[in-house]
Order: sequence, then structure tokens, then C-alpha cells
Amino acid sequence: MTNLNFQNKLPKKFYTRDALSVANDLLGKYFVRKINGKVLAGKIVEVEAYDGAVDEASHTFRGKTKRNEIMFEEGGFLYVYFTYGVHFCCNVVAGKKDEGKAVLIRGIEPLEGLEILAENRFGKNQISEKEKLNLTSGPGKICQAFDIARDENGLNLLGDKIFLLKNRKIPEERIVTSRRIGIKKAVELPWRFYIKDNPYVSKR
DNA sequence: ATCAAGATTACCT
DNA sequence: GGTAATCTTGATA
Repeated sequence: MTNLNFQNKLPKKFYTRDALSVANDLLGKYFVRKINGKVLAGKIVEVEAYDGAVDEASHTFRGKTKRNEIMFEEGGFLYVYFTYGVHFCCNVVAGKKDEGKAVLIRGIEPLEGLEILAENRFGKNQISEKEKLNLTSGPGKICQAFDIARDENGLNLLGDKIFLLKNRKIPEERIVTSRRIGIKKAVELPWRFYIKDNPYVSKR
């Protein structure tokens, strides 16, 4: 994939809207990481919205802490957290200052830098088709493949290390809405969105 | 100071 | 389908 246009970054105002709109519109956009002069990139195919004030499952529901403080900034930053003693998860902060909203990136279709993504995930740069489908189809897998951890928490998505690029909107009829995965609170809220039939959507 | 739970994944039967 | 891995955070005292 060679047609990524780095001038096409999503603007600040894309992120400063409510979490559900941002989540929906993130589908189909390009997620890009520049590291060591290389480009890693893929298409976002699955997300979940988290909304502090009204969402018991959000990390910000009970107010600001050291961990979640970046979520209280204006939209357009990266929120990375560590979970289960094993994995990192990567979110896009949304909304206005002090709202505590974010969108979890759960599935990416890998497009650029496949050898590095594979090296990060599996310790080898040649992988099978089956392994490719397992490369970035889940929030923990994405962070491992894109080498995202503590140091990336708080990155400005309008900067040059990690950013998102515009792409045409996914038609509504190709977007599936469902309950969020892996949470115990507010399970009834239909705040997960993914592209229908895309093989890089996380499995249950 | 202590402790349970966690926005997951890989590997087992 | 079940569960171990592994450790940080946030709640409670």
C-alpha cells in the first residue's frame, strides 16, 4: 500500500465531538505509526465508545486519576493503558476538555509495514495467511504489533508519531452495532461498531 | 497497607 | 469451552 497521504490527517475538530460520532466515523480511517524511519499502518475496522459521565464502564466514570487524566483533555490524544498484567490497549480521546470520553481501537486491517508488525507480534517477519489474520484483530494485539505501550500514552494525534488519516466514510449499511466486549458494567449499551464481514474484527 | 478486578490473549481439553 | 498468565490501578482501611 503506497497511497497514504500524510497531509490528510484528521483535524482536531474530528476528535472534539461526542464519543459515539467519533467511534462511528473512525471506521475505515487509516491508523499510522512512524517509528525508526519506518511506516506502520492499517485501516480501523472495529471500535468501542467509552463516555465518562454516563458510562459506568468508562475508566473516567468515577473522576480523574493519574491513569485516566489524558482522557480529560480535549479530543485528539492517545490514551494507552495496561491491563491483565499482560496487555496494552489503545484509545483515541474524544470530546471537549474535562468530558472524559474515548474510543477503544479494537480491530485494524494491516496494510503497511507488515514485516515489522509481524516481527513485533510473532518474532519473525514472514507469516502465513492465518497468522496475518491474527496480527491486529484485537486491542492487545494492535498494541503489540504497533509497539504501543506506556511511552505512547498522551501522544498528540496531530503530531508525527501516531496519527490518523482521512478516508472515505464507511456506508451505514456496512456498519454493525453491538454490545461492547469484555466488560461487566453497562453491558447493555450498544457502543461497539465494526465493519461487516471484515476478517480483522476481533473474535469472541 | 492490603487486595480484588481488570476495555485480553494464548493455549489447553 | 475453560483458564493461566502477570501486574497495575483504584478502592477501602
